[in-house]
Amino acid sequence: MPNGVMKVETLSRREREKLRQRQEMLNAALQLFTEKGYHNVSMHEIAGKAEFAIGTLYKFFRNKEDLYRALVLEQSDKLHVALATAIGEPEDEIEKLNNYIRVKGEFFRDNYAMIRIYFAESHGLSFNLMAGLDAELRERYERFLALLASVFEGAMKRKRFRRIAEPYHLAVALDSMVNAFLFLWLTNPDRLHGPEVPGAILDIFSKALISS
Amino acid sequence: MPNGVMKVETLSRREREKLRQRQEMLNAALQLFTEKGYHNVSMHEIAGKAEFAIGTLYKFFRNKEDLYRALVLEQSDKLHVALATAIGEPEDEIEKLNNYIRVKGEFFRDNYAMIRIYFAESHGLSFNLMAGLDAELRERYERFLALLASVFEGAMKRKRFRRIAEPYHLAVALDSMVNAFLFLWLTNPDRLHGPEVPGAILDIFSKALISS
Amino acid sequence: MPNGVMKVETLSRREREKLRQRQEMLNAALQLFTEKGYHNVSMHEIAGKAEFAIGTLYKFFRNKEDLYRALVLEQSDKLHVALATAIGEPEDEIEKLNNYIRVKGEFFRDNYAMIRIYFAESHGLSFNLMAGLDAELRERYERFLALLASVFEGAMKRKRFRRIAEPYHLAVALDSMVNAFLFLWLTNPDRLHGPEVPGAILDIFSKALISS
Amino acid sequence: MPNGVMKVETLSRREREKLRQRQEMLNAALQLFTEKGYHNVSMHEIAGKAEFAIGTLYKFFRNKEDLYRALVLEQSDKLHVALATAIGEPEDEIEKLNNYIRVKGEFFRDNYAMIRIYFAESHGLSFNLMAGLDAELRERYERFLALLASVFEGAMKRKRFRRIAEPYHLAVALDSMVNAFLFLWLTNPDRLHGPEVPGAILDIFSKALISS
DNA sequence: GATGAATGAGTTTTCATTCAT
DNA sequence: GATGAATGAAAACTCATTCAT
Repeated sequence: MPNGVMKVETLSRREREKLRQRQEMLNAALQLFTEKGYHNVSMHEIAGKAEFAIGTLYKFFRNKEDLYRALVLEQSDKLHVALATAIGEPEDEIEKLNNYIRVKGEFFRDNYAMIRIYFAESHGLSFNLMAGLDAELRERYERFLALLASVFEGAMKRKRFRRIAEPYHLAVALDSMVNAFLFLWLTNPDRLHGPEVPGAILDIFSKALISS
Repeated sequence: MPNGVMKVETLSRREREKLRQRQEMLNAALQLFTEKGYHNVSMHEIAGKAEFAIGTLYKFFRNKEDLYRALVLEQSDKLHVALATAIGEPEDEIEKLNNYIRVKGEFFRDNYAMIRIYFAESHGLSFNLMAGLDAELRERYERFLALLASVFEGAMKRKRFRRIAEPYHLAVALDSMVNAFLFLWLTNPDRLHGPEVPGAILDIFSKALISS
Repeated sequence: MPNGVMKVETLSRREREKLRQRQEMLNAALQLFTEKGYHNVSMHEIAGKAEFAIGTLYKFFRNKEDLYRALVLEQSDKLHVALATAIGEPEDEIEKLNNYIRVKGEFFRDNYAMIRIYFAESHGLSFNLMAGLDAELRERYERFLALLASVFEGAMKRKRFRRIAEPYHLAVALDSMVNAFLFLWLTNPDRLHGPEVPGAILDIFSKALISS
Repeated sequence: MPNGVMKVETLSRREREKLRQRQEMLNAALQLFTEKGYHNVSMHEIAGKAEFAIGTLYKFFRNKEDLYRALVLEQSDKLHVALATAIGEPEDEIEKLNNYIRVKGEFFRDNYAMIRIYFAESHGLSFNLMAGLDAELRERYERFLALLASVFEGAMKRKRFRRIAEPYHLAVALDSMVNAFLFLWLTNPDRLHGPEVPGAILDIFSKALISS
């Protein structure tokens, strides 16, 4: 069962309280990690910001690494659930892609802090901050790429798209472009306005995929 | 004087020796940083691996940050010089792009360790490991993007390419795709063979840019 | 709140315990500093001698400098409070001077270790061990000299003493002599017995100040 | 033979050159020690300021301690030779004392830098910066005190001074007062003008020693 | 004989983690 | 069950001293 996805009503008051505390700790940690980086944040600092004693923090997370893992994995799950939904809902493939870009953009906008951590980790850019974390994230990411590839595959089968490349490669290409454009938008808003992102990307892809 | 660009013959034996030592230190550091991450590598460890005393390491680099900076900036310069040459030489635009992808691929293959550090830093994924480093790298990267954009611009002016998007946006799109494919190739060689990379990418781009 | 001036009964057991620990650390530090000198004593050594972990030492004193400052300032305050009382209580001026010499002597005897540090610092002999420390001590010292000078001033106004020199200069002269004699007594007890000190000094001063 | 006191003409060119180099090193060291304190000056810094290689510095002084010793002892010798001469020349005792105060004042004025080091060391205020140094200096100092005491002794024998205290104690008293006044003059020139020093001190002493 | 590159022991300080209260 | 005082391993960095050139 994905972390933290559980019917809330079944939890006792005690358990709900615990979950809330855990969330507060994770929020404090997220904020500090994004501001200052994993190694420049101390457990004391996190406990202080979350307004718990250091011992209490250690009751919830075995050690600093454990806390970090939980943080990254939960956010990653949130993103991938959102993306899967975004892709699943519409009928038309172009509409699926459009939806996926929009939802990813919203997530980036709302979780910019987290996003940077996620990328550093999932794309192997993090100096192996945590052994194995990349692998777990990479796996989640690959599942998503497969889903995206299946969209291309479907559209090709139905002759909606030309088979100009492997579906998986197209998925890689599209996702990397979306990331690049979203980063561009978030870091250089004057270079690229948010609403332009889907159009700019889809222009390129549809010009290539749909014979005129 | 540009970093490391100097006629080797003009150096005294002493100077050449120094340069060699410096290189050994940087190599040891690079290997350790990539294996374990900046914060998980101690100066003692680097000195040990390079087989120098800790004091000697500090003769060459004022502090750990200085060492890291040197590492990243030198590699970044090497890459960008190579890319600029690759783009500059051919006449035909498709050939320029082809050349750029090939050279970048070679650099990735030969410097995989470094590449990961470079990306983390230049794409703002590094939690501000070093104040200002990202800015310096970002600037170098932007200069390169402008060069790449000028290739699209030129080809559009000459009607070789359709104006399906801003040249700068196309540069961003292309570069992000190249990175994604190269990472795919290096991390999942079974998913994508090296020689296929240029073709796969150029297929998409030329289908989109050149009206059939 | 003045340093260390607080009704002891108002402190909780916890607080009293803390104060005791702090004292133990300061005592260990004082002993080591006097034996080996500030720069020849490491924080580890102090922690070891006080039988605390190094981390605990740093809980009480932000850094080595902070520890040293506390040491010197606390003792200086103790001395000056004692001297001010000694001078304030008697009516007769000769009695005031007598009292001051006696009290200072007792303090020297009981805190010989500290005294040497105090002198080095307050008389500018410390090579600026700590920026500003001398200034702070010098200021306390000047306040004391002014008090001592006022004794001479008063006695002169009442014609008890001849005005053979500026009151402030007499204060300087007297205090330096007292220090010299006390050091002589403490380092060469065979040259000068403790009980002789006040007499020896007051002989000189009264012969000069009181016309026969 | 006291350090460095030797007929210069008897030295070969080589030897004279060496002595000059040695002096340059000591001068550089003196300046740095006084500015920053023994422990805050590195041997490299001294070598650098004196414009010699570090190895050359070590040819002249076995180690840092040795260099420091040489520095302090030479200066101490210079002072004591000057004082002995000042006391020896005049016939009259008051004139001797006057001369001694004047010469000591000139030395303080010209060597303020050194003076502070000398005091810290010779008065045991230096945290035993160097084991044994204080003893050596103390011995020189005691020789001087004996000389000064003999002046009082002589004058008492000749009934020029009243025997109000032990001659040795008077020597201690006078010297401590001279030091105090000279420090006052050098650190607070507005509190006490240089030329006033001898008068202020002798006023007190002659009032006490010479019956009116 | 002079040089200065190389050495590594030693210093201050931080912070993850434990455990008695 | 929560707390936070105490711990001590480990890190970055300095500098007196040596010795090959």
